[in-house]
Amino acid sequence: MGDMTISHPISAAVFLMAKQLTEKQFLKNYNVHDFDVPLVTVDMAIFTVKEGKLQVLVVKRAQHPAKGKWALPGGFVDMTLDKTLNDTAYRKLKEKTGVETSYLEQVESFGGAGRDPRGWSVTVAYLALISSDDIVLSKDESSEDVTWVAIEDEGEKVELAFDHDAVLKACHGRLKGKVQYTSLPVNLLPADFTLTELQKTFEIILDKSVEKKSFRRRILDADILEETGEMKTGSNRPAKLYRVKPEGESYFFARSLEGPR
Amino acid sequence: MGDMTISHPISAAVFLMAKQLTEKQFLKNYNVHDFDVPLVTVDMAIFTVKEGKLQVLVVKRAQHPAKGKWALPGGFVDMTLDKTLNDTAYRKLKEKTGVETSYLEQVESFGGAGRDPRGWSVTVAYLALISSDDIVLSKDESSEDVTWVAIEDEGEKVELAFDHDAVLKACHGRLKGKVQYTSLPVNLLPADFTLTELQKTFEIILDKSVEKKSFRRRILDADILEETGEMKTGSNRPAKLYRVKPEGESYFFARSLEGPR
DNA sequence: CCACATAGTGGCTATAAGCCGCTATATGGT
DNA sequence: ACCATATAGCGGCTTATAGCCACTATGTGG
Repeated sequence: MGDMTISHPISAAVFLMAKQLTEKQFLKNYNVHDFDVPLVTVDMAIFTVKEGKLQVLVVKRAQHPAKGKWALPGGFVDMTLDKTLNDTAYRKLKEKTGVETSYLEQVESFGGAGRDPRGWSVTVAYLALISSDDIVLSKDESSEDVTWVAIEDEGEKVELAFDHDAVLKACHGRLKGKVQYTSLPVNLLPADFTLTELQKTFEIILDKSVEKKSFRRRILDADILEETGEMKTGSNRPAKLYRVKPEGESYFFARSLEGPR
Repeated sequence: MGDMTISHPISAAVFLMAKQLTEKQFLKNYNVHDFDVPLVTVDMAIFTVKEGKLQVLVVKRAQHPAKGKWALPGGFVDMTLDKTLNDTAYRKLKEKTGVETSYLEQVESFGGAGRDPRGWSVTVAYLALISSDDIVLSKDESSEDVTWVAIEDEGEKVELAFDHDAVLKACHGRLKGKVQYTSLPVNLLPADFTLTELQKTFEIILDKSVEKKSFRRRILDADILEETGEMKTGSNRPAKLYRVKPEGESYFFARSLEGPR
């Protein structure tokens, strides 16, 4: 290949346009490989709360490029397996964590000439939230190691390959932003939880304390939780256990959490 | 081409992985055309307010596929012209409207096997806001006609090609959502405007009336505008003219507009 | 000089967040 | 059996900001 490749998209377009064709004829002659096209990948920031900290999943790359470096999990769109971009994201999530369902949201796409040494590339970044319970991390042929890394204030310990620092920053920013005015953190907890556990989760993500009464009023008035009927006991007063009502996992509040005066 | 093409990405990856290579050797052997890759385009919903209505720019396609149908302006990433996806978006905006700067925001990417008859494709959707003043719409070789279409409640008059109805819906949804709690509509007005004009713009996008006093308090307290010193006169009491302060074009309010009780 | 139209404000109510201390209810040590 | 401790959960006030709506201000044009 190569000789027949028209590498400039505009020349190719003009070439195809020159003749008067029906759409059927046009498509018959159309070949994606006549153009230089960007690579397309999906990369994910999979967040969980573990040991009192917000953590993100990273994998050590087993292959070139950036072999041996840590990166966000992700990979090429597989046109034979994936019908949509969301399919790719779900597939990657499943491959790394074994988790089937959880909160998944597309965040932003990053594209450019310099972000991957293989050439002009586009990555579609996704954000996933999962409960740290019942997860088995699994390596595969593309990663030689998988681990959780705590997100420290504005940055994390490990350096990430490609432009994944920027991708992670965008995902983390989206998460922090939405936690101000949505119920998203319910997706980071197991199915049943107490209001105090939920409040702690909010506080960990926002990295600031939340007033107890305000928090409980807000959540309860939103009517997005239901009591399980069970209590969580400890060495103190037991707490009611709640679970999320259908649709409750992404309720939008009219006002943001404001924080101390 | 064809014989040497490994069309299944995973087989190709395994093929490349088999040998022990340095990153430099790996990249030397790496050829994008060994893989089936999606097409990548950028499509834009360019909004303006004209004749008291929110309108979006559409172009009539001069080429296959979907020749003769209306579509959102957009096109392929040009790897020779564009360093990033934003460059592509700015280029498209400039081509159609002649506008250099205005509000531009990436909204969402749509990818799938069925959305374009040429094959698996990804489009990165952008939202642009421009003032209807000083714009000259211009056709080019890819569009035989360009026009503004009013967005009616939940949908618009013309049918759009590909999945552009969904793309437009996403952009419109993003706009409506953000107008609840940001100052975005300032980007739809000329440089100088009155508070009443700004309020009307909010009302048109939200498709509901906004209370005058609340609106003025909210905007003025946010301290995102400055008086020009000029007045806009008419056949009634003149109104102060304002312009947006630097950074004021995307201020986030802590509370949403709530609407009538 | 007055009718009109639109600009801009005063002052109240309503909603939801922050504050902070009080009460409730379990465990577990003595 | 009782009490110290710890955390759950609530009462009731303050504060900030949106909605309401009538009132005043200031221009044009007949």
